[in-house]
Amino acid sequence: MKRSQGEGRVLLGDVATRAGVSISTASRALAGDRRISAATRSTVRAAAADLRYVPNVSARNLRVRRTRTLGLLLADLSDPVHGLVASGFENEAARNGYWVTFAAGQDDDARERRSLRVFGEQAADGVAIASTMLDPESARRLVPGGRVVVVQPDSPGLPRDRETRTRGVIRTDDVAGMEAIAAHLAECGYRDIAYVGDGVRASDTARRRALDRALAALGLPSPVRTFIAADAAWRAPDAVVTEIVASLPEALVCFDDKLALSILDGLRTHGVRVPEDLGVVGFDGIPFAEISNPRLTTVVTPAYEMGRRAAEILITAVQTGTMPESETLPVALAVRESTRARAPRRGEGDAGG
Amino acid sequence: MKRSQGEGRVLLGDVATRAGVSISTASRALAGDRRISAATRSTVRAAAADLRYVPNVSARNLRVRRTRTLGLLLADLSDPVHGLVASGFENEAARNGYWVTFAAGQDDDARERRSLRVFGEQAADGVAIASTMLDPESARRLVPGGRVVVVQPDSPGLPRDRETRTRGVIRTDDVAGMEAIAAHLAECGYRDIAYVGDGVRASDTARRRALDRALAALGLPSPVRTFIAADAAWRAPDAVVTEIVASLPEALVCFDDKLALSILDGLRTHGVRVPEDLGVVGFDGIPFAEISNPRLTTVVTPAYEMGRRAAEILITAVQTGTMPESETLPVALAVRESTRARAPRRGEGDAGG
DNA sequence: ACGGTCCGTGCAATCGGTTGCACAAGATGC
DNA sequence: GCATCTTGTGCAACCGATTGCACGGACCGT
Repeated sequence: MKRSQGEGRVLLGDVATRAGVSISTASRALAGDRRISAATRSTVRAAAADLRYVPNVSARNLRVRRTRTLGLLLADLSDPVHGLVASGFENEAARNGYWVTFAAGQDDDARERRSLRVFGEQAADGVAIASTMLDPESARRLVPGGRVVVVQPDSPGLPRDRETRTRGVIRTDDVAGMEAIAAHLAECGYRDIAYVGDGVRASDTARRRALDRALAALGLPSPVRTFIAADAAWRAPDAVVTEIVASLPEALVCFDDKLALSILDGLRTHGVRVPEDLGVVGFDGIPFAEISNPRLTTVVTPAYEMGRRAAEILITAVQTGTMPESETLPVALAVRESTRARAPRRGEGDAGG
Repeated sequence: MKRSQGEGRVLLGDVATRAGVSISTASRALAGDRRISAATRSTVRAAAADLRYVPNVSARNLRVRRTRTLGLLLADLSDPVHGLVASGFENEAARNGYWVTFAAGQDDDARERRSLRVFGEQAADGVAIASTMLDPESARRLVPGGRVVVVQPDSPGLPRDRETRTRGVIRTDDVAGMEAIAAHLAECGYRDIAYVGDGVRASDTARRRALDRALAALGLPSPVRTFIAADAAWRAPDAVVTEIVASLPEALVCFDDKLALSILDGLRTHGVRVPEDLGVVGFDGIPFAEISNPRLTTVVTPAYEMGRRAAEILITAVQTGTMPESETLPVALAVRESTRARAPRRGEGDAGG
């Protein structure tokens, strides 16, 4: 019979001794095995509680070859969208008794690879990658077992159609989002529409293309003029704002809310009024876009739900051994203050309120 | 000699066989043990690389009784401050070869306890708790080993002085922050100053008290009038805004930036101009506060650094077996647009722009 | 009373690494 | 030439749980 060596750590053997049963019975009692009588079970449970027994997960994992751990790799925890993804992921995992190990990829290819290897070592039962620069297939190859879900893949240069055929990818419906934006802008009477993005991420290109197509379908000028704002966290570089102000389009569609909000700030510095002088649209629907001044018209994407769903898929995959199809989650346009009907061309009533 | 059973998993035994050495030699070679000759070492390393050997961490952890895992428990990942704390924590941990397991407490006492137990099971080498409702001491008791760092403890009702004497607590210098705010407001000529908080968290009370004392020291009216805004994420309940507007103070100090920004939005709805009609001050210095309209005067706290430092302390504690003293990190006032000098009393030029 | 079920329990193997100790072989000292 | 030291390697115990298999006893039918 095993027994802890004087020190603080309580082992299963100690519980068994105290309950007057063998280690195996103790183990089964705690696991809720039906072969153990109710009486024995409660005795063991009581003993475990008395001793404050804490099972050693390393030992268990080693034996059962499962870890009940999910890995989450994302670019940056402090980003609002990723924060929501992480939040949804963690909640769903916790609800199912799984733990979450994190790594930040910092948009760095090498660092992302390293992190994935680490998840492999930990033998994470599944791994979710949010907004990675790696393409889904090669990411999958880095994880032993290959249970990988990719949320909003951002690898540049991967053909869209091949990517779409891959299993286990969760993305937002950017095409529908851009169609909604285009329709809204058209309805408002904007014709001279421009786009600003970071010029790097695949989703940047994808969103711009979707916008182009949507505008064309509505008979509006396209492809749109495009500005590139070097990624500068929360402050749009003044250069790009100056550029935008100089060529002042009627409406500006931004890659995401973060960029839109920072451009809103830049425009204010330049004395450009939104929406009077220029309509601005974001993408993502982060919380702050609801209370900015002006409140931002944007496409609300289900970031929390994407994280939650990623966890759900992985857990199902662990249990059934299958990886479900890719999914595209719906988005919704939220019309707010940063866009509004342009001065009417033929003297109808104004929509301003 | 061990050998993997046909399936994909490569074991240390396979590496050893391929390198023509024993398992122990292989293990030592990979670990960089100096007793192994350089030649053998590189042979083993090559074999491991060829076979894509991935060590099983559960097995290693079981044997060495260390996990190189740090737990991080915080209220909500999608909160900007916590996101930064998590980001700093993860980066520092990764830099030192540690992994981070994460749990969201959701400000729920029971859930926080459960999460801590989980960390205990995983035998996390250390645990950081950010903004917990638990008090540091009882949190420590829940974690076997007791290596716990608490970031900004928020347990209501714990005597401040006892808490301060506890080791392993990292907090921001809220007193200095409020002194800076008070000095700034006084300099601007504000006299009728109010405070709005959530009325729940300990740091809410602490900040209000600090403000009171700072104002008193400057000969300004105190204690301040206090408004309570029930926590509603990013939207201040209209009731409290109405209340504030009705009794319109000259300046309003908010518990944190999130609240300040949402109140800014509420005030705009009510037609109150900031800073012309009312000065507003936040606390935390989240990125948005820099680009809001008006840009928010606030106290910038080192959230990222707090997270980083927490990880650093834990890792040091693991290595040396000691838990360092508590620390208070410095803060800095950022004066921006939401406060400004009041209309002068003795007929000099007007500040209106 | 006896063989067959069924139920509850225990023995011992197992998961995959790490590491104390022993030992072999070559280098060195006298 | 023999003892001593150094260096490199291997054997086997160990970490702490889970679980296949076997076994003892209660209960049942005939």
